[in-house]
Parts: sequence; structure tokens; C-alpha cells
Amino acid sequence: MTTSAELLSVRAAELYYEESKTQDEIGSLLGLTRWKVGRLLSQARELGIVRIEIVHPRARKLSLERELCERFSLADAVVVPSPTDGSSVADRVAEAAVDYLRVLRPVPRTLGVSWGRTVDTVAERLPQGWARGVDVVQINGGVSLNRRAGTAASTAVAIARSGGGQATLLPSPAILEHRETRLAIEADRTVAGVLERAAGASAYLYSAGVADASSVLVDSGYLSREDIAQLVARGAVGDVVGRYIDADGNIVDNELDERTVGVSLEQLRSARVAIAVISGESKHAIARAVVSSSLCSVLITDEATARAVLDHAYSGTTLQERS
Amino acid sequence: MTTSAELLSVRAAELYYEESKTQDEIGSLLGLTRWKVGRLLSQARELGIVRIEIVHPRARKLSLERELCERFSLADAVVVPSPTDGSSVADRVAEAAVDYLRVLRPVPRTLGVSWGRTVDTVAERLPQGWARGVDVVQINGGVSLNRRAGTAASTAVAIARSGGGQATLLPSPAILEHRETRLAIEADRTVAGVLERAAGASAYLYSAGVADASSVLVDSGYLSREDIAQLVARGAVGDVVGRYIDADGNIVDNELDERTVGVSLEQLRSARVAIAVISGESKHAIARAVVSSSLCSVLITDEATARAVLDHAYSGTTLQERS
DNA sequence: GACAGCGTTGCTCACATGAGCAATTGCCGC
DNA sequence: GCGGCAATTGCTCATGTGAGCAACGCTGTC
Repeated sequence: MTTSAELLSVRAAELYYEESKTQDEIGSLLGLTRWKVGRLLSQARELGIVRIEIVHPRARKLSLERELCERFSLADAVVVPSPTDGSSVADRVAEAAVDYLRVLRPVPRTLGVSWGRTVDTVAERLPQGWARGVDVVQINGGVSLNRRAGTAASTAVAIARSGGGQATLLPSPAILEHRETRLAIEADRTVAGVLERAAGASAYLYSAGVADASSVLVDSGYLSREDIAQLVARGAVGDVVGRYIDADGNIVDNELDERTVGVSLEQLRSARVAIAVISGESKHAIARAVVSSSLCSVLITDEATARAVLDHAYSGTTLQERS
Repeated sequence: MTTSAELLSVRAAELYYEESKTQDEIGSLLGLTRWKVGRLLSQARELGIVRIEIVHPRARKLSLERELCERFSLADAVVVPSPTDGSSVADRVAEAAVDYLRVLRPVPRTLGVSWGRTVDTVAERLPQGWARGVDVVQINGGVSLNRRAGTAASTAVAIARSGGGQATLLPSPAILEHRETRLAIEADRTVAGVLERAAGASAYLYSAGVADASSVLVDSGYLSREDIAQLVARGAVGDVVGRYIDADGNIVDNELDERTVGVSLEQLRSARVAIAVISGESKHAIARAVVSSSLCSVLITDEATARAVLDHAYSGTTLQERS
């Protein structure tokens, strides 16, 4: 049975929140002092009898953000609520990334970007003039083996154009067949110059891929389904700038990694501003890996992913953090 | 797209309601004056961005109650929220009726009650000693043709016992076969005495039945399924104290009504306190009929039924009430 | 029966807040 | 460009509200 104090709390809450009466009025109405009413109300809030919700596609989950920042020493985090209607999580997260970039200070002189669906969505939502003079540089080899050729380039170009700056593309495949070829192409003056610019970027914006057959790297022909299966067998949970990592953020296959063109994970880890935009059910594992291995300083994600990342921190590899 | 004012409202609401910051703090955080913040917050509430809900089985819908009272000139109304979990609406409404009876002032000297599932549920939930010296009198003929015999009696007795008073039962069938028999039985000293007591009751508590085969009157053998079908064909939506009425609250079948023993609808209409307890999807129509034809002065019901009653008032037979 | 300990109550006071109002801004038609 | 009008802004002031504190009562123990 509900206690009488609880019942009083309910009545008080109704009068206060629904009828907008003052605590004084409620007091005389229920035969209580106004302080008692105040206490009943705070009790009602604590007990969850009064539920205050902010329902808006652009709302954020500040408590989750704070927790993420503290637990993983992030510089910042943005968590958007999981949509209750049918709208796309990815779109909402992309919007949040846009908002983040627009108010990011200091404005990055050079922004290093990866490519893929997520970053492309951000690019297409960045409004014209979101910044002034932001140059963009690709941080990993572009997709160029199939019909989608150009997406990687257009992502970078779109961001640069709307940000009032120049785009520098990385004229190289993402993954080469031989380590020697990678060394050779990286030695080439053009490529080396771009990589240098990439290394010196004042901020990075990238996403992460899932280690499964749906990966853009498979789609683009860089990796076969068998390659992925093997990587998964060796513990891969996903990729960041084309480099496959396990749950602890370590490179899974060094040989493969040495054939991959672009900034290294170490460069991302030591970057002052590294913004990871990761959302969706399938990316929980890679999101955990990215955050817990400090691959990003800023995480932009959805509520469900944030919770998954935080839950993991209690029970998984970062168990030692539990006081 | 969401306007920038809306977005600011969302941010302010988050900081205010989730982070419990003061409007001042939010002001300096967002670069606004504290009054602007206050305005954004009230805007957020108006727009429904901030949703404040009172979640508790014993909560009430005061705005619906007020609307019912005003629209139908009720003395009082109690509306409980439709349960979100699996719990029974009927139980919640019965509890609300119990609460209502406990604080009803002046305490009725004599309470006239009908019988049926609903009233019985109320009876069994009334705590021992809910009142002192409340005598109970049955207001319509009791069920006595089948195994359930005694329920009607036990309802009245239970209410009287827990209310510290005497129960007076109406020793008569609900519906007789001939008008003459009804006249004869009502002329009998015992029955006449009870009816007189019933007529003089200081308050009435009753429910209403649906006009379909599930009715207790069918169950008890007073009416056949064919009788009900015929009543429905003539516009019956349900019964009150055994008397079938149409959507406008008029007796559907005078001949049948003259064979029915108990207080008349007119007596209910002119009663100072007539408490109708009606809940459930199937009873929306009869609830409408009861309320709109002033059969009760107090309605105790659930949210869905209340809304159905109010909606009807805009579009149905009481259309003329629209300003 | 005395007393310590704990929870509850009513209160003071400082702060947070909303109503109401004047000043300002932006906007439209001329 | 220029009034005029409406919306918005910043403000004063009265009121509402929560933190903190002392007094009270209740319970269980010795």
C-alpha cells in the first residue's frame, strides 16, 4: 500500500505542478505548514513521483555527458537522447556534431577529417559559413575503387567550402597491397605533404566503422569478407581511420596496419582536439574501444551508445577504475 | 528546422531542470540576461518542451476533473490516470471512490447503495472504520436468482459494517415479471419501509452497467440476451440501478421500467449527493449518458472515460453547449 | 523512569523568481 | 527616410522558496 506521506506528496505535486498553486496555498488546502509542503515536494521529486522530462530532438543528456567526461577524461562529450519517434539517431548525432563544430573555440585553422557515412552526414548538414577560413585535410586514404568514388573527396570539400577554407585531399588508396607500396607512396612528395598537413591539423573529426561485412572498406573493395572475419577472430571490434582495433584500442593486425595510409592512432591520441562522432546500436563496441583507449578527446554520440560505453566501464576491461 | 529561440529554450531547460542551476548561472553560461532565461523557460513549458508528469497510481487528473465539473455542473469529480503498467483501472477507480467516501463531508447519515462488481469492489476496499455511524440502505432490488446470491447483500453489509452502521436490505427481486407484482411488493410494509429509507438517504453510491450480454442482470437471469438486444435496438446504452437508459438518459422501455424495483432516476437526479463510480472502455457510452443527463452529482472515473465523456460533449447530443 | 539518539517540525533568513512596467528595438507602410 | 506600432528587452519590486538551525517528540535502552 502507498504510505500516507506518499499520497500527500502526490496531492501536493498535483497542486503545485499542475495547478500552479503556491506551497502556501497547498499548505492551507491540505492542512499543512508551507515547509512541510516544500519537503513533500522535494520528496516527490526524489522518489520519481514527479518526472520532469525535456522532450525535444535537440535535447541533450548532460548527466551522461558529465559522466563520460569524468570517467574517460574527455575534454567534452555530447549525448543526444535516443529518439522516441521514428527519426534517425544518426541524423540527430550529426546535427549535434554540427552544433559542436559551429561553436568550437578556438576555431581550428586546419581540420583533419576522415570519411564515411557519418562524417559525410555531418558535412552535408554544416550550414554555409559555419566558420571562416577553416582549411580541411583528409586524414586517411580515400575510397576510389568503386562507383562511390568521390564521396571521401566530396565530404572534405563540402566541409571546407561551407567553412570558408580550402580542402586538401589525400591522393592515395586507403589500404595498399604491399607494405613497400605504402612506404613508397608516403614518400612521394604530394602525399607526404598532405600527411604533414594532416599531422599538423589543429583538430580532427572522424567516425569509426564496425568490423563486419557492412564496412565501407569491404564495400570499396579494400578488404574481403574473409579479411574481416579473420580480423574479428583476432579480436577486432571496428576501425578508426581505416585501422582495425580490438576492445582495448590496440591494432589487431600490424601487417595490415602497415599497408594502411593515413594518420596513426598515436597521432589521434596525442591530438589536442579529436572529435569522434559515433552512433547506433552496431557501434557500441567500437565506441567503447575508442573512448576507453583515449582515441578521442571529444565524443559525440547517442544516449544508448553512451550508456553502453559507461556500463562497460564498470564491468569490462576498465574495471580497475572502480575506486 | 528548429528555431534558435527554441534551441536556447532547450538548453536553458536542461540546465535548469536537470542540472538545477539558477537562471542567473544559466544566463551567464549562455550569454543572456537572467530575465531572458526566465522567459525562455516559461516558453519551454508552454511549448511542451518541458514535460512535467506525476506518475503514481494514486495521482489524479485535476484539469479533467475541473472540466467535467464545469461542463456538466457536477458538484465534484475524481479522475484517476489510465494505468501505464498492467494494473486494473477498476481497482484504481474503486480506491479513488474509497478516498472520496472517507473524506466526504458532511458524513452521510444514510448511504443508499446499488450493487454490482464496481460497488462491491469499493465495498471490499473500504477500510474498517472509514466512518462512524453510516447506515446503508439498498436502493434497488437484489440479485437472488443464482449462485451469486448474497453479493448484493454482502456489498451493503460490508459498507455498513466498516462504516460503523446498520445495513438495510431491499427484500425484493430486481425486476419482476408483472407490473402488478411490482406494485404489490412495493405496497408491502417491509419493502415500502426500505424504499422510504432509500428515498431519504443523504447520499447515493452506485455504478452503471453496459447494455450487453455481459450485464449482471442477464447473468442473474432477470433479462435474456434477447431482451438486451431489443433494448439496444431501442437505443439503450446501459443501466443505472437496474433501469435501462438511452444516450440522453431517458428510460428506454417504460413497461420494463415499471417492473423494476428501487429508487427512480428522478430520485437520483434530485439527490443532494449522488456518486457514480464508472470505469472502463465498455462503459464510455453509459458514462456519457449518466453525466449528461445529470444522474449524478459526483463522478468518479478513469482518465479515458473522462475524455470520452468530454469529447462527446463537443460533438454529440449536447452540441448546443458549444458557446 | 531517565536519558541518549534520531527523525520530524516550525522557523529565520538569504536567495531565486515571476509580475508588471518603462525603454528600446525592429518592422512595416507611406 | 520617417512616423507609428508591436514585439522584445532590461529592470524594480513583491513574493515564493530552499538551506540551515533550534526545538520538539518519539523510541528504545539501561
